[in-house]
Amino acid sequence: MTIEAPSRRRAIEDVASALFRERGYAATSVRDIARALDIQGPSLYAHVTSKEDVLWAIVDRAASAFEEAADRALSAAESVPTDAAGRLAALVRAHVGVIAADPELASVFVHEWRHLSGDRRAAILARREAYELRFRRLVADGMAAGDLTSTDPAIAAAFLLTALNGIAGWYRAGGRLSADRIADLYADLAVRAMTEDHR
Amino acid sequence: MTIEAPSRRRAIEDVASALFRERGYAATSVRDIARALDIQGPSLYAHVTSKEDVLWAIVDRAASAFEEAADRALSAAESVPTDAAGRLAALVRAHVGVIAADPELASVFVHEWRHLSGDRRAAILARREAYELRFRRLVADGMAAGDLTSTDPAIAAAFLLTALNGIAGWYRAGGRLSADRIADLYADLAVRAMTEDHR
DNA sequence: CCTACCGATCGGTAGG
DNA sequence: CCTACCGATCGGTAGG
Repeated sequence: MTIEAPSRRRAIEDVASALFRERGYAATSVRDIARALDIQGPSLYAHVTSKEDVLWAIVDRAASAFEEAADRALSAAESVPTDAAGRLAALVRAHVGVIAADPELASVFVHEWRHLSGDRRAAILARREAYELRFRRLVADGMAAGDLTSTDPAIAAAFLLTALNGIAGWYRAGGRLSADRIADLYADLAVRAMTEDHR
Repeated sequence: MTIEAPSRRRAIEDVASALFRERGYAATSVRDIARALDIQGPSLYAHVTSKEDVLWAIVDRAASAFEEAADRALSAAESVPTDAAGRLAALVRAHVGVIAADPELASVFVHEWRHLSGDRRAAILARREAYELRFRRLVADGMAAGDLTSTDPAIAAAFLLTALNGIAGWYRAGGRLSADRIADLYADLAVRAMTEDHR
């Protein structure tokens, strides 16, 4: 079947994600990736054009996953009028869901994008900033509406997003807590950090 | 004067911290470090025994700085009886203070310790876990005393600590917000995340 | 702190 | 997907 070629490419990216997460991009050699696939180093180049291409494919796919999950979460929250705390909880749950669905992919997105060069690096930096802006804007809007506690929106967004991204460093499927449970706990922590229930 | 040698060693570590933070340990060559000091690559070995030794010196010093700051903060909070929220705020401020005092050092501690090998890696991992345990215990004790909102202590500690460590990635002296201001904002976010003021 | 140099490994190409 | 191989660079040593 013709699903062979694309699935092979995907297998390379999966193996590379795991290695990049564990050792970092720079400390992972092309031969390391090949060895994990039981092929010779140069054979990898039948499927990819460069080591950085593999990193790009991973980072680009992860960025899209985060963007699409956030789109879905925020537009779902819009269809039923939701306050800022509810929108924040939805955004947090979406973000945690993407990490839990593929922690290797997410971890490489979070930590290894700096090893991209030129236009790709600039492009992914812009997308990271746009993504963080969603958090910042949600927080700023919620503050303006009186739904969220007044604080510095940029600081709050950085606080929340780095807390969430930390999950990519330790999450493993089949651990003590399910992905849903972790998402709930993180959503509660995030909402509490941004609200005060005086009264 | 005999302060020359130690200060040279420290200059190497400072330059290396900045490069390791910016590019990562594996992507920084010994010659990169030497170039930043305007000497030849092999000349570095008059002052250090290996590249990993430099990483170790940085990581070890950072770990001590975090440990000592936490010791001071928690024992100060003990001398005047303080509730869990107050102790958490003190611990957060101490942690943020260490990062702001030397963000390069802190960033290398947070991100590059994995490149240590053998006993050093094991030792620093144990110290990292002991440090995280302080957060977890503070949270668990505060929950038991009814001062903090009930949640999963391990998750809460991971949430808080990764949020704080994120500062090491972006903080720069002379930025929009002072270190004290950032410490205050983060302490507020952390305490709010762990408390509910119902009533 | 320098020059000269080492073996090992790197990402990647040629040519099947 | 393989073998044979490339130039470049790596961390580090010798010997001043």
